[in-house]
Amino acid sequence: MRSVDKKIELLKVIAHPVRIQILKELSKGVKCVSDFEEPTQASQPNISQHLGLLRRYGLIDYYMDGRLRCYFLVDPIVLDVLEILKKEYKGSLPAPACCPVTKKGTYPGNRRR
Amino acid sequence: MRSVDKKIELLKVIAHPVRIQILKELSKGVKCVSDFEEPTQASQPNISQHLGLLRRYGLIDYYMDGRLRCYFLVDPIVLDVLEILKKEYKGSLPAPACCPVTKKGTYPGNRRR
DNA sequence: ATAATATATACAAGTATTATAATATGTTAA
DNA sequence: TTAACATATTATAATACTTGTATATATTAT
Repeated sequence: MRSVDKKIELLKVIAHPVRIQILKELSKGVKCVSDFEEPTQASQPNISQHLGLLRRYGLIDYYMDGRLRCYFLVDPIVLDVLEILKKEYKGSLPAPACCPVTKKGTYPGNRRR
Repeated sequence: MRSVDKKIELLKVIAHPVRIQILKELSKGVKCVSDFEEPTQASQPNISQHLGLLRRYGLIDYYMDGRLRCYFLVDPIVLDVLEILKKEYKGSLPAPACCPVTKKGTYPGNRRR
């Protein structure tokens, strides 16, 4: 099974505005490079670089179709990350109960902020 | 509602080995700074810097308890990201059907790789 | 007060990321 | 074969990130 470290690396690769946009497009289906120019508003070489990075990390792949490179999603982790971006989070996690136990022991001090 | 761009930013902040480890610990409950030294294997100033970053982005917060800073999770997005790291992904997404439609049109060319 | 503890801050140095510009490669069409 | 097209590669400069070292601040204990 894939190590946690590897997945953290993938998260970092995914977490970039242009690359997210690319991945979003790919979640709709196969696309070629020039298809990303409009949605990302990035230059062709820049898109090509991002695609290369995503491919080096195994997140996407392509096949040749005439003179087009047809890119598609490979790694299922991408869809889960995109889900998080769609999800609406309301509010915060419940505040912790006072005076928790840490390794240093339990401390009775007052809550100052 | 929180913008997608903001969430991408948060993802990027989260996607760091030391910070993930910190967030993992916090998902178990409240911890003070020195509690992170062992699991992260990072120096105190380094941990403090990462905690500061996580806090600036609103992912965590703390309250004072005597001379300890008790940190806790605030943003629910953190738990969803940690879920992804736990999840076991087997295999790849289904390969795309041949000859998809891109903006450039449908191309009949052979699959070369 | 003073010392010890817990944590933060400032700064410097190294490294990594990003976008841009210029150019190259391979494919199809004329 | 030449032109046009689709895309990649390389170099580079600007910026951002990361960490270590040194030091500062605040709190508690003596």
